Amino acid sequence: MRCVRRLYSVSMVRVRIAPSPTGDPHVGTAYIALMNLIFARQREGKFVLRIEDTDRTRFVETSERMIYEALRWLGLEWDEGPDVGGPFAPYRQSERTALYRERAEQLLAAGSAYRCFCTAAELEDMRRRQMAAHLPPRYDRRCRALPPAEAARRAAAGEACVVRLAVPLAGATTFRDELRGEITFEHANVDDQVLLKSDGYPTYHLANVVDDHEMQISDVIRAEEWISSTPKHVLLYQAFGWALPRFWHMPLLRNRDKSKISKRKNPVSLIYYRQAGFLPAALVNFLGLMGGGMPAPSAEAKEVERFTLADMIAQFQFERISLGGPVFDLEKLKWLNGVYLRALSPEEFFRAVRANVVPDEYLRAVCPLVQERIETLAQFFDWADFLFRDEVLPAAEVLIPKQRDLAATRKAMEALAAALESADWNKEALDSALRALADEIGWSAKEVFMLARAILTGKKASPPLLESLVVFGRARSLDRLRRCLAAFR
RNA sequence: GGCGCCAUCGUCUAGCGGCCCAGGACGUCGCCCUCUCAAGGCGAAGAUCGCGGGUUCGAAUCCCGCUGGCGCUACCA
Repeated sequence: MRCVRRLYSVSMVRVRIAPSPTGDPHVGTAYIALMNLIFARQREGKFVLRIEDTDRTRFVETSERMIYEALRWLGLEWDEGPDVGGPFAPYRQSERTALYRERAEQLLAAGSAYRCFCTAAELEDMRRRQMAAHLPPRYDRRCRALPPAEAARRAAAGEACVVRLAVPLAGATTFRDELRGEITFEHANVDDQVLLKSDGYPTYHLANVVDDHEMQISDVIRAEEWISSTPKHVLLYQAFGWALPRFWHMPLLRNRDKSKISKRKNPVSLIYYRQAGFLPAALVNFLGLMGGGMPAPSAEAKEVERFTLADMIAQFQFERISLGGPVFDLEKLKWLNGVYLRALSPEEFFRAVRANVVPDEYLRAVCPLVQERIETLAQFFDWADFLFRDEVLPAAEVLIPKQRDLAATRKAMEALAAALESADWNKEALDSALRALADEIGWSAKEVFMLARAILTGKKASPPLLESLVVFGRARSLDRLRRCLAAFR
């Protein structure tokens, strides 16, 4: 280990993307990955992929592999990571827990952290009381007064506890954000964050700092939402006596209403973009447009908005980034994608269509849903059309059940969205999710199934709903629901 | 509520003290091309540069205040 590290000079640029495997790969992850990749390539540095799987309650088994596939699909390749290895392996945080525990002990010994035995219920109660008194909800530090020896004894005796950061009671922490300049937080406004959870896993704050240091990350390029927790990270670096990386907080991608981009208001799954037929080069190009960064247009515009990853590596300037949160405008993405589609040769276009809209596996999954319903093969799309369309909209009389009105239907659709988001994507799970939903909103199962059918297929008669949903996929099904919601406002 | 960040057409942005009564792109509208629809070409509407104070001969550009938006405020990242 020691020898390996010496190979890297202190000045070498090393950046990382640190996604958490909690669901579909996110478009925001792609955006930050792109920025990190460009930064590394411009400086002959290394781009690291680290999996932050420290939240076992939100862990999704298939997520890690989907992250790899989605980023590779976009052409955003990393130099080091769990799947490709590297000199600082392991790159999966769940495999580094001993390291975090050791570091937490070190902080405890130095008095920079302390054990806290408060239960979830106590914390909940504390928060409620603070809110009621119009005070900022913060940990009141009651366990900070515990003698360390006693705390250690209770922990050793098996009492559940967490380790919290002992934020200085007075003073302030100032750090430099490379895009914004100096930012200061009074310590009075910084909470004694949990660093090590009672299940032994670290929180983001500890793991992130320890790993960034261990992996010799020189520049932390991450989303703006992290600015307010940066003082905690700086305090940790100082407690360990480590040098600080440079921080670059990128603007947050936004929904139409300017809020942080979210799945309820926008497709955010990279799976969706792939399945809906966006070309990776177009999506990467579009993400490159977010926040500026490319040189100013010259006389002839048009081509200045169209560029490749290589162009970005050659010309992107981080100093040019505009800090206002860019709205992720699907309309413009579609236009750009159209530009890329038209630029394809006939052969490339043919291949893209075959690979994306009628791949064998998809067709094979669709066929059984149709086979017993048709008399000639030409009727295939009479039944399967909805599985190949980008948009399908039911008429109002198809969508809204006989005994219900639009308002109730909209409510049901919202609930359906939530149910589809959290259900496992297989026939049995979807069946019980829909039936549970019916109970919850006081609709008959039949009404709920017909509602879902109308949204998915646009019709009252279709192949079986559950199988159709499974084949069509979560990302696109949710998109269809979202569009229906938007159309029946 | 507290703390922090941000602020140019509906949207993405150009602009970094005079060249700007603000340029380009998406979207919208109109015209042309055309068997249709796209694509393409041409054109139009669209921003008192959030508001108010300064600084300066001169401010979208610098400073301050206000307002607004957003983020964070978890044993989530």
